[in-house]
Amino acid sequence: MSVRHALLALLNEEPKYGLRLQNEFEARTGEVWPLNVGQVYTTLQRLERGGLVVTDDGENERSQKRYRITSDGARELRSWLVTPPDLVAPPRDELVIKALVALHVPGIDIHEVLQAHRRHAIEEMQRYTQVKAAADAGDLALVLVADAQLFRLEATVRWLDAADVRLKQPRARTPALAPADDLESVQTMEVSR
Amino acid sequence: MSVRHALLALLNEEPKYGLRLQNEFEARTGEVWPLNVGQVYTTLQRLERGGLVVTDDGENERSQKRYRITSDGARELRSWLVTPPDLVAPPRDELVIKALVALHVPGIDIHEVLQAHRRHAIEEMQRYTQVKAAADAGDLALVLVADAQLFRLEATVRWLDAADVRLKQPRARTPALAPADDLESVQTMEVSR
DNA sequence: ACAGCCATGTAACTTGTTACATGATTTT
DNA sequence: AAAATCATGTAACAAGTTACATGGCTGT
Repeated sequence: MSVRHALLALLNEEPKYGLRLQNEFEARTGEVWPLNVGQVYTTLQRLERGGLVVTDDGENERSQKRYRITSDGARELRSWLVTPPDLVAPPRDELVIKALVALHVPGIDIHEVLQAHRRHAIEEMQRYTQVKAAADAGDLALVLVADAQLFRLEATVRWLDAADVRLKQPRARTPALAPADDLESVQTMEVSR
Repeated sequence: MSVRHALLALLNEEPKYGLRLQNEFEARTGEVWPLNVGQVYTTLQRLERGGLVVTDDGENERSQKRYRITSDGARELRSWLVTPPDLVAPPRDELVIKALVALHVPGIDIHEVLQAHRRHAIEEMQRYTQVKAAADAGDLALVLVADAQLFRLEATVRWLDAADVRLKQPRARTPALAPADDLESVQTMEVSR
């Protein structure tokens, strides 16, 4: 639901036409999260169908068609901004599912799978580090995007390492040491600010 | 594409029928990533259409219909297992997009938005810590799933904090201190193992 | 007989996604 | 005039998702 609401947010500033919305979206996240132009138009149609935007008939220059956010749209946008990701249906983590099922696929070595993904994650981290360095000058949005990717990838690598260790230990044994650090990390992180 | 391939992996062990696939999927990730039964059947139809599974006519007990993986399906499964997430089109991070657009929505305080999401992430971490403790005895799969969520949420919180700091600093200034720690984390983490 | 579970299935919908077609304007 | 760019749009599909319908079997 990201594209949908991102367009709503861009239209909340002022009425805009399709291509401009794509330009502005990509100006923020361009290299990292490109957005196909066609999707802008399909999404705008769907937003219009839902009554969250209307087409602005007045002042037609060229073939541009302006879209304007409605009060329903503005309400929806504000609600979306402060709504945390759904608790009951978190998105399935593809990497985790790969690891879980790889355990039972004959001819597949789970550790090789984990290592392959680890190598890839490290490569990606290096790439985003470069993206960040290149944007470091003034592009705040790109820095935030690159940061998010870096933090996420670091977590991925950590999980891969933890999984690797867990899966090397003889099964059916409860490791007495592993759980501690995670519990600790929850406790040591400032809970309120 | 997770559900699709997860079912393929379960069928790779032996031919199974629909409900059993749901049971086995949920046995691994149940509380965390529930799977609607209906989706099992729609997914199986789509897999059959693509020639990755076939229905096993023989030995009909009751109304059960067995699905068997094909050689194409097995090939697809193995390929999926070792394929890292796509480099050119990484999934858009909804939280990041919320933060980026919240910057320009009047009447919205970006720091309040970040804090709201931070509080929520901390709550979720506590929840998954409990899930993990409850499963700690023997359920390896659930422990791995909970771990993944914990690592991911920790990264989220760290990013929220970093973003909060970056957005408090006067704009158009390049902070000379912030980038260092991320670069360091890439370097200090073992690159090959 | 009836409640409840086992088991299958389908219609309908959403979001994301792309390949392709079309025309208008600007540049060379 | 040809090429490039601006701009809009559509048809078609994938994957996820759920609400609902149907029928068989089991235990009371």
